[in-house]
This record gives sequence, C-alpha cells and structure tokens, in this order.
Amino acid sequence: MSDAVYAIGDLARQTGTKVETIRWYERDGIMPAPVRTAGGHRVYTRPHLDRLAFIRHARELGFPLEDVRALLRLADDPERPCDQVDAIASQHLAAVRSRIARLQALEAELARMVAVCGRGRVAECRVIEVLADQSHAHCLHEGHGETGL
Amino acid sequence: MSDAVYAIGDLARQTGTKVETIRWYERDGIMPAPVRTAGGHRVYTRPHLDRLAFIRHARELGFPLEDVRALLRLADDPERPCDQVDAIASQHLAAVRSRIARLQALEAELARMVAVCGRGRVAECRVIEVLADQSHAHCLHEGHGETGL
DNA sequence: GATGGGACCTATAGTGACTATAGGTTCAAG
DNA sequence: CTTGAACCTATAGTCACTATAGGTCCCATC
Repeated sequence: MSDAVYAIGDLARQTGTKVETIRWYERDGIMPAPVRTAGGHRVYTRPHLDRLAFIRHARELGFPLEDVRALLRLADDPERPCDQVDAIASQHLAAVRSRIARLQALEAELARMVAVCGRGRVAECRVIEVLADQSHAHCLHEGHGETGL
Repeated sequence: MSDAVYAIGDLARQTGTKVETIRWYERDGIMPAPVRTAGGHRVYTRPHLDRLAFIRHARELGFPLEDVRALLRLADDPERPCDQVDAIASQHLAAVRSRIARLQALEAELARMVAVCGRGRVAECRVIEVLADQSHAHCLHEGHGETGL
C-alpha cells in the first residue's frame, strides 16, 4: 500500500485538479517529472500526490505559485527555523484582509447601485449613471493588480 | 470649452489609466479609434473621456470587459428597459458576496495557521502541516477562477 | 530657426495560472 | 483481439493588461 502508483487521471481526481494543469505544473517545474511507462504514460507515487495536494491547497488559500515554491523549498529543509514560513503566511494574511476590506467597499457600492435602480428605462437607470459618474473615477483602486484573490 | 481636445496622456491622467492600456482598449475595440494629427498622434474629445471613465469605473468595480461592453451597448439605447443592466449588476454583486465569504473562511484558516506556528523548526511548523493536509484538499473552491476581484 | 527632451508612435513579447484544441498513441477491460 | 477511454505532445488562446525596443513628433526655449 505504500508502493501504490497513480496515473495522471488518478492524481487529478484525488486532488481536484485538471490533468492539463498537472502537466503544466511539470513543465513549470513545481512538480517533478515522474517516471514513465514504456509507452510514455506518467507514473506517479505517493510523494507526488502529497506534493500536488500541498500545491493545490496553497493555491486555494490564494498563495501565488512563487510563494508556493518558497514554501516547498522551506518544507524540504526541516532544520530551518520556520520564521520564514511564518513570514510568508503572515504577509499573505495581511493581503487577504486588505482584499476583504476592498471587496466589502465594492459590495456596498454595487448594492447601493442595484438598490437605487428604478427598473424603468435605461435613460433613468442609476447603475449606468453611477458608472458614468466622473467624480468616482479612480477613487477605489489601491492594490496594484487584481491578481491573486 | 465643449470643443476641448486631449492627447492620450491627458486622457490617461484624467482617468488614472496607463497610456498603454488606452491603446490596448482601442486595439480591443472597446474604445473607438480617434482622429490623428498629421504626425499620427491620437486626438481625443470629450465623449472619449466619458467613455473611458465609464470603462475604468466599471473595471474598478470588478466587471469583466465583456460585461462592460454589454453595459455600454445598453447605455447607448436609453429607451430600452433597464432589466438587463440590473441583471448584470446583481449577478456581479452575488459573485462579489460569495468571494467575500470564501476569503473570510480563508482568513480564518490563515490566522489559525499563523497563531499556531510555535516559531520552532519547520519540522513542527503547522503552516506546512496545514497546507500539506490531504483532508483539506479541494474543500474550499467554488468559483472556477480567481480572476476578477 | 535650431535644439533638446518629453510625449508620442508601432510592434512584439511577457505576465500568471492555467484552459482548450488538434491529432496522434497506449492501455486495460471485456 | 478489439474497442474506446485515457493518455501523449505541441501549440494557441484566455484575461487584462504591462513592458520593452527602437523609433518619430511636438513644442517651448534659446
């Protein structure tokens, strides 16, 4: 049971990842290239499954792949103090909190827009009006991109 | 004053957009191609400024460009009932709310991770443990991508 | 009228993290 | 031994830009 092997589809099912994504991770270098069958099919083992689960979970938590790579390097070196791991996670926590705050401001504005829309004709639609409003121009942005979550 | 003209840089400053982004909007088709000077410089007028402001504001609210295109089409036809405008905005509001909920779940997990990290070695670091934990795998995702904000 | 330099031009490639497609090969169940 | 699902590679597309290279234009000052 410790020598179980998996096809790429098994890994995909077990981790909720698309097969293409797993192959992409391999090209990217974040997943190691597994051995192949004579016919060229990838054959994975338990450590591959664990690593992929780690990656996917970190991605779900919003870590960019670069951070995931850093975490994996740290995890591969168990004697290192975890200050650095903690730093990455803390930094990310701060980013998540600021993102929540911005999304809530945005939610308020959207909700107000929708509430005020009189469901009449486009001519009087407040949603269009609010969006066209010059005075609102670039007052909401702060984080440089809307990448990450 | 109603016949004011703007260089691309003026438009950029007034709307908080990068010059490259404005040119990209033109290639994309969401901004109309303006007239040019003899030397090939773009010359914008007030309607361009208004349209760009509309686009930027909608983008800041997280509407994908496709939605912005739809909203612009609807805005151009003031006699039409605004149900569709309302539908787009409401749908977006719902997406934002679900995203906030997921981010809050994520915040809780990250906060717990950081709190538990005992500042020892990576071997005992719960951050790595939590991220490697199989049982958490793909229990958190719902929205297909983490694009948009 | 010359000059300097900032603003502008095009074209192309790169970003992140995948996703999709086309066209072929392999494997395992029946 | 056949069938067809799962696998393979390579390439292009997604979204919404951003960046770079290598040039051209405009206009304020001398």
